[in-house]
Amino acid sequence: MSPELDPPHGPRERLLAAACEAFREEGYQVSIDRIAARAQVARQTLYNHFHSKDALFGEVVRHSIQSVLVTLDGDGDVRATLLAFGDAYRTRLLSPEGLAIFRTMVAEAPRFPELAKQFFRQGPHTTRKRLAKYLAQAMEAGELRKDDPDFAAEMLTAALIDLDRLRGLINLQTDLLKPTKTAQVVNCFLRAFAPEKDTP
Amino acid sequence: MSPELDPPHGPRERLLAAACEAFREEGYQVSIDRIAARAQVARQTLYNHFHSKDALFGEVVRHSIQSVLVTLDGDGDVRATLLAFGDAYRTRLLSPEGLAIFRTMVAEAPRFPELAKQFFRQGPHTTRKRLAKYLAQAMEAGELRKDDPDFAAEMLTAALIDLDRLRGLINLQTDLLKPTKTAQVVNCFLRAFAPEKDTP
DNA sequence: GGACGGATAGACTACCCAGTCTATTTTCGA
DNA sequence: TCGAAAATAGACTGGGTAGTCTATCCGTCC
Repeated sequence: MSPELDPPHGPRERLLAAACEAFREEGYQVSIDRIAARAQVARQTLYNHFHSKDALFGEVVRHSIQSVLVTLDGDGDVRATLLAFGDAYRTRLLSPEGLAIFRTMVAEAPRFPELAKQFFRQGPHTTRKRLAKYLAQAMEAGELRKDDPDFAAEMLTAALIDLDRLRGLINLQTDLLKPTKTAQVVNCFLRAFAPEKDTP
Repeated sequence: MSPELDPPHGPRERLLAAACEAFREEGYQVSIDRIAARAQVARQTLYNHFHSKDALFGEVVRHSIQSVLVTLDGDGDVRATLLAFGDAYRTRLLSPEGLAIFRTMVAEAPRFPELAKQFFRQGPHTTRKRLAKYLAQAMEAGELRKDDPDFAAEMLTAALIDLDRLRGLINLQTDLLKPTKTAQVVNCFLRAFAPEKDTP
């Protein structure tokens, strides 16, 4: 395609970056002209690179998937691993970008059902599957009670963000990352999934 | 105001009902003309009753709050009470109406911040506070471990809907109300908040 | 029967937007 | 330096929307 991809100096890259910010701040409704103006580029130049607004939106969404992917580092013990995961998960999804992409995808899911499915499968679903895989190993090793690892992953991820995400979506307040919250949730989770007592 | 309020035969009531359905199905973007047509009413009649589209939207949202309120019936034991609450909570919030109002409020929160706050305070927040009050009593009675009841309520409500709501918002599929899910979540919750063992 | 209040249809204003087209200018490599 | 490719500004099409205004219509009550 174009010779330069990494530096943000080609018009295509400037357009993608500008569209990313614009959709984040104003949703899909933002006009083509505002995106072009933000990229300091003529409207026609935008259409030279993306054949429609929908195509540009799709590109931006696919680019944004990585920003809500969270990895697991299973080095330490279970509590330490889950604490690290929980902090990363909350930091990513409660960031302004994470909240904005969530809002936009929820709002536009009826209009772009396939794109929405792709986003959530490659983003949140992938993250949850990674967590479930780790939890399955911990269950196998007797560090957690044996249960459905997918269900356990669902419980932990839900507890980590559900209400605070709502707060972020509504209030636009950013004091959501109370550092004690992750530990509180992980403790709660570990109680629910503690290994069976060996003194019955 | 108008002499008749309950029957849906006055134009005002027909307009409110039509706007409710229209906003639910198409979001805030739905045009005034489509709402008027759905109510089988002239556009000017709409403006005789609501002085702007925003005013009509506000009325509809305030009317919709009750549709996401869930009450608690603390008659039986804790498990039975939470099972009943959980089923009601999931039924309400995962219904097409519950999902639609959630989608619309999340999408439009930046444009109507005060309305969004009002909705979530009088809706989900009120429900959670009721649950927290019940949990506090159960903790006091020794039926649950003593902990922060607000945190416990947050955990339970998050676990009950977080992922399934996302599924409903994306897939438009309605097999979200798997009847075993509530019990699975409540069991998990009760393990996490079981009273301390009296054999230390 | 006549008058009046609310409902109606539809024209009308004043915007905004996606996407196309054209003519001109800039850029950049051979 | 020259020529092709890309970028630009701006007009233009076709369409949609919120809200206003006017003239007509209908039912109800006196």
